[in-house]
Amino acid sequence: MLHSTMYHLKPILTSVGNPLTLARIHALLILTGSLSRTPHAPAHLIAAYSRLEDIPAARSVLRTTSRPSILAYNSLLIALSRCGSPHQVLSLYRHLLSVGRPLPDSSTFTVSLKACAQLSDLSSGEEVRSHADSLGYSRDLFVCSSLVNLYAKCGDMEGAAEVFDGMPKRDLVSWTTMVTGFVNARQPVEAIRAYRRMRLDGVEEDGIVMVGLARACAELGDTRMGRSVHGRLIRLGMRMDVVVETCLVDMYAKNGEMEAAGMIFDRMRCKNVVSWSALISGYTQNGLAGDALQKLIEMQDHGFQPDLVALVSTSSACSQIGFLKLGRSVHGFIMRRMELECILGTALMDMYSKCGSLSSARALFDRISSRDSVLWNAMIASYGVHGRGRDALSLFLEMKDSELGPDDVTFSSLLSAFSHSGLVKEGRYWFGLMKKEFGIEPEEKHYACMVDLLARAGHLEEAHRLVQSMVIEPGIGVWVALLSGCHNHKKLDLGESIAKKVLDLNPDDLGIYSLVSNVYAAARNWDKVVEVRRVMKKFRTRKVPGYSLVEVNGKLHGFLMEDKSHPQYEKIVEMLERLDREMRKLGYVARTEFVFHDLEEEVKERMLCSHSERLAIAFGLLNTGPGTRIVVIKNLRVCGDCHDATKFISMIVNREIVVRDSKRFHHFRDGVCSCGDYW
DNA sequence: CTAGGGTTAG
Repeated sequence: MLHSTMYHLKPILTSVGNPLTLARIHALLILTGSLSRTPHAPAHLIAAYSRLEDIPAARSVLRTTSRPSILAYNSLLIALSRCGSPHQVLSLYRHLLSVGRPLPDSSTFTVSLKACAQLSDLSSGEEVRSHADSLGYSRDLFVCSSLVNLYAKCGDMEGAAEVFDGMPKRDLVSWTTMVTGFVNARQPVEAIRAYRRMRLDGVEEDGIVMVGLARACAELGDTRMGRSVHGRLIRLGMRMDVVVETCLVDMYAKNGEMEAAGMIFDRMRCKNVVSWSALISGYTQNGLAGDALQKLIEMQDHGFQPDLVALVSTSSACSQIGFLKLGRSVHGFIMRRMELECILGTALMDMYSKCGSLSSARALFDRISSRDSVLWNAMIASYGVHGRGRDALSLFLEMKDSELGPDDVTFSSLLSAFSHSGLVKEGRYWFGLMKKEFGIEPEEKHYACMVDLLARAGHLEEAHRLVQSMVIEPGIGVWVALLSGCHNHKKLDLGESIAKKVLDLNPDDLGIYSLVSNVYAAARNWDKVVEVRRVMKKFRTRKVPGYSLVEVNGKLHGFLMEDKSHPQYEKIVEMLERLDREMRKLGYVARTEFVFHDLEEEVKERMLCSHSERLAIAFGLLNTGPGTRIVVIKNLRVCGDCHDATKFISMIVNREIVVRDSKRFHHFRDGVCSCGDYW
C-alpha cells in the first residue's frame, strides 16, 4: 500500500487540490521515510505546494530536504517565478550558486534569466549567461531564447539579435521574442520583417506573435495592415483570448477607429481590467472624453476597479473637458489607495492646469518624488499656456541644473511660454543657447515658437530672416506664425506673399483660411478673398462646431453657438443684453469682422452675442455666487470680439473669468486680460 | 519532463 503510494507519487500529488489532504500526504511521506528515499519526491511535493500557492510550505520542504536535487530547486524557482517574485528567484539562484551543489540545469538558467529580464537587470543576466556557458548550455534553445528576451527587455536589440542569429535552431517562441522586442524598441517595421522571416522559415504563428504584430500596426498607424492581421486571426480560426482581443481594441483605437474598437470590445466574451482600460484610453486619445467617462462608470458597474491606466485616461479626459470636480476625486481616490507615481502624477498635474488651477498643478508637481522629463516639460508647458513665462523660465533653470537636463520638448515648452508672455529677449537668448550649449538641433516646432514670438512683438523682419536662415524646410506652422504677425502688425506686402505660401501648403484648418482671407482683405486684394472664401465653403460642411464648457457646482454644462435648447436660455440672453448695454457705455464696440458670413451688421452683432463662450460665461455668472471664479473651456480659438467683451464683463461684474481656448489660457480680471491682448 | 514569447497610460 505504502509502496504503491510512493511509486505513483507524482500523479497523486498532481491531483491534490486540498491543502489539508496535501498536508496529510506530506506527513505520511515523512513518517514512512519515503520523502528522503524516493528520488524526486521533494520536487513533486514542492510543485504540489506551489500549485496551491503555498510558497512558505514549498520553501520549508526544500529547507528540510537533506540533499535536494536540482529538480527540487527548479520546482521552487518555477513557483517563485509564477507568483511574480523575480527577486526571490534570483536570490534562490544565488543561494544555489553559493552552495555549489546540485549543479544547475537548463531550466534553472531559463527561469533565472526570465527573472533578470523582468527586472531589466542586464548585469545579473550576463552573470547567469556566463555560468550557463561554462556548464555547456550556450546552444540550448530555452537558455538562448531567454537570453534573447533578456537583451530585448533591456532595450538592447543588437545584443538580442546577436544571440538569436547564433542559435542552432529557432522556434515560435524565440521568433516571438524578437518580434515583441522590436515592437517594444519602437521599431515596428523590424517587428513585421521578423514576423515575415519567421513565416518564410516555415514556423506557424499563434495568438501571441499576432499580439506583437497587432501592436506593430498600432504603432505604425497602418490601418490596412491592422485589418489584415485581424482578418488572418479570424481566417486561421485562432483561439481569441482576452489579450489578443484587447490588443485588437487598442490597435483600432490607436488608428482612430473607435467604432471598430467598441464593436470588438462589446463582442468580447471575457474582459479584464486591461481591456476596459484600453477602451477608455482609446476614447480619451481620440478626444471623446464623454465616452471615456461613460465607460469608466460601466467598468465599475461590471465589478472592475479602475487601475492606474484607467485613472490616467480619466484624468486626461477631465483635462480635455475641464471637469475639475471629477479630476479632484480621481486625485482623492489615489491618495487613499496608493503612492502617487510619475505618470499618473503628470496626468493629474496636467488636469489641474488645464482646468485652470495652476497653483494646484504646481503643488502636485512638488509632491511627486520621482520626476522625469515628461513631468518637468508638462509643468513648464503649463506655465506657458497660462502666460507665466517667467515662472516657466525659473522652472526650466531648475531642470537644467537637475540630473535630467532639458530635451527638445523642454525647449518647445519654454519657447512657447516666452511667446505667450512676449519675453523676446529671453527667447532670443535661450534659442541661441539651445544648440550651442545643449546640443539640441532646432526643429520646425522650435522655429515656429521663435517666429511667433518675434512676429507678435512686431519684429517681422527679424522673424522673416530667421525663417530664411532655416536649414530645414519651413513648414506650415512657421509660415502661419509669420503670417499672423503680419496681420497683427499690418505688414501687408509681406503678408500677401506669405499668404500665398500658406495656401500652397493646403492647410486643413479652417482658422488658417480665415487668417489668410483677412490678410487679403486688409490688403484689399478682393479677388484673392473670393478665392479663399470659395475654399472655405468646401470646409464649412465638415467644420468643427464651436462649443464651450463651464463647470458649475461640480456639474459640467456645455453650450453650442446660439444654443436655444438650454433651459435657462431666456435668462442667459437677458443677462447678456444687460451686460451689452453696460459694456457699450464703457466704450465697447462690437468687432463684426469676426463673423465670417455675409450678413447685415446688426445680425452679425447678434451672432457675436450668441457665441458659445458668452453663453457659458453668462450661465456661470447666473449660477454662482459673487466672487466665484468662472472657468470656461472652448474647443476652438476664442473669438476676438468675445475676448474684448469678456474684459468688459470681468470689470462690470467684478469677477475673475478664465477662458481656455485651443491655444492658451486667458485670465480676465478688472477689465484686463493676462495675455496682453495677443491671443 | 520542466523551463523561454503576450494586453492598457502622462
